[in-house]
Amino acid sequence: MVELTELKSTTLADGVEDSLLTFIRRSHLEPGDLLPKEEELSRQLNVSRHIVREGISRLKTLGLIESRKHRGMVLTRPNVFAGVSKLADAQLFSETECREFVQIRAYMELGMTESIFRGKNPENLRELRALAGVRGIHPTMEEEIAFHGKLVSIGGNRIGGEFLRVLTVAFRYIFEKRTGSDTTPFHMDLCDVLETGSREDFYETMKKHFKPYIKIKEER
Amino acid sequence: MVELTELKSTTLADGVEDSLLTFIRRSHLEPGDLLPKEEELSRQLNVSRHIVREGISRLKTLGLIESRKHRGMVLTRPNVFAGVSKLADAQLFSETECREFVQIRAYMELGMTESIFRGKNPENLRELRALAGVRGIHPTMEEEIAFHGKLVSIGGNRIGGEFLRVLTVAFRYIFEKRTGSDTTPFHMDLCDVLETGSREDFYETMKKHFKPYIKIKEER
DNA sequence: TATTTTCAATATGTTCAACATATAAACGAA
DNA sequence: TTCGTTTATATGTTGAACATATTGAAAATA
Repeated sequence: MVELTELKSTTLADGVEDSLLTFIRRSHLEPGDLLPKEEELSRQLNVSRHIVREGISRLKTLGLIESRKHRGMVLTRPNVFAGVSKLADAQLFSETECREFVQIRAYMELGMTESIFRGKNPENLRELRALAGVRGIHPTMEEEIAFHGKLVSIGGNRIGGEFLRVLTVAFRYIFEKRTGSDTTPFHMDLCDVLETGSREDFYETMKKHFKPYIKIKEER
Repeated sequence: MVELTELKSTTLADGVEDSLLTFIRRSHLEPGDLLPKEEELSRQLNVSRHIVREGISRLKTLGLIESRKHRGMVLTRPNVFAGVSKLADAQLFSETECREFVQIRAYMELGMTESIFRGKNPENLRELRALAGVRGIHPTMEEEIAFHGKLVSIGGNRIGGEFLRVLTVAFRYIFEKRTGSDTTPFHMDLCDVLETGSREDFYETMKKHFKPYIKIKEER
């Protein structure tokens, strides 16, 4: 039995969205450049201005363009996780899903530990320490982002840092009700091990650090 | 010196987008439920139908609703990564960014190895083997998704599976020009080690498996 | 009665015409 | 030169109207 995929009648706005995306790609527009004006697009695509606006509006949600009122639409550096961020802000994820997101974030960093260890040097270790805060005091969200962002950047993955920041902000309330025990290492402890310990030590310490987020209720 | 954040004059459509998001949250609508009709929203929000349509249109892009032509707008299970997916399809990421995405995906699974090891049992090991393909033959994209999706699901993270699927599809061309050496373990090798090896063995094998994706040119 | 046809009501998709207004550039006065 | 003033421009917004696929009820048929 062959499954039939439901055919979704696309609207003109869908077409405009696609068309604009490929246009942006092919035209090699850089962030900061202006898009053609609505009327122009309307004429070229042969649809009404409203439809064009609908398409443009969607690219806004994707974090691909910004509109400078009465000036024009400028291309921005694509905000990769704009969508996830919005959905999270609107709290449209279940408790479990939120925890899974935070888990993914922890897994990512954990998987990255070796790259981080490989990427360390006296300079970035010093910078990292400056962001580590004080042993015994739980970091604020900003400190959390700053420290782990630096950590990921030492690992050499820029998008990873963005991912981390978005998830931390989006699911901040999960970080706030964290339930670390007294043995959960603090940021300063991570610095110490990264500086003086072995690769394996660092991995183990990171594992302990993330334990509160990785543990998840085994239900469902 | 205090930094001033640029004030972005929000449009009515921005407001509608927000308003709809909070409405959906508060109304406890389930996937499959219909949204109020445009005219109704237009009246309640006191904006023209065009603006309402613009807002709704954006939620479409976020993968939060689908429009059944002439019937109404139905809520769908939020497609978390709809945005990333679209941007990737339009090839709006640089080569480096693409590789970083693939790297993140690898890091995630690598960080997950212990959870996977903990979650294994005879049944899911059997299922995993069924998806592993043949030693010596590189898997197709579908096989790659199926196998690693299963792996992640053993680790117990549903969103992670979705993330994996989206990234694999979005950056399929990176997988296609992969450059694994002869010593890169195949899926079947991973099954073997997961079944009979130790936790550390499994981790090391996973690391080798992902090596082609984790190596990144150290330029920039 | 059961089944098919027809038809009107409905909600989305689309267009046209118009006005409001912030911005930038051109202009003119001090 | 510098500071207001004007003006053209492009976006933001509205209203009315029409097109059309879907649905469900009424009517016609067997």
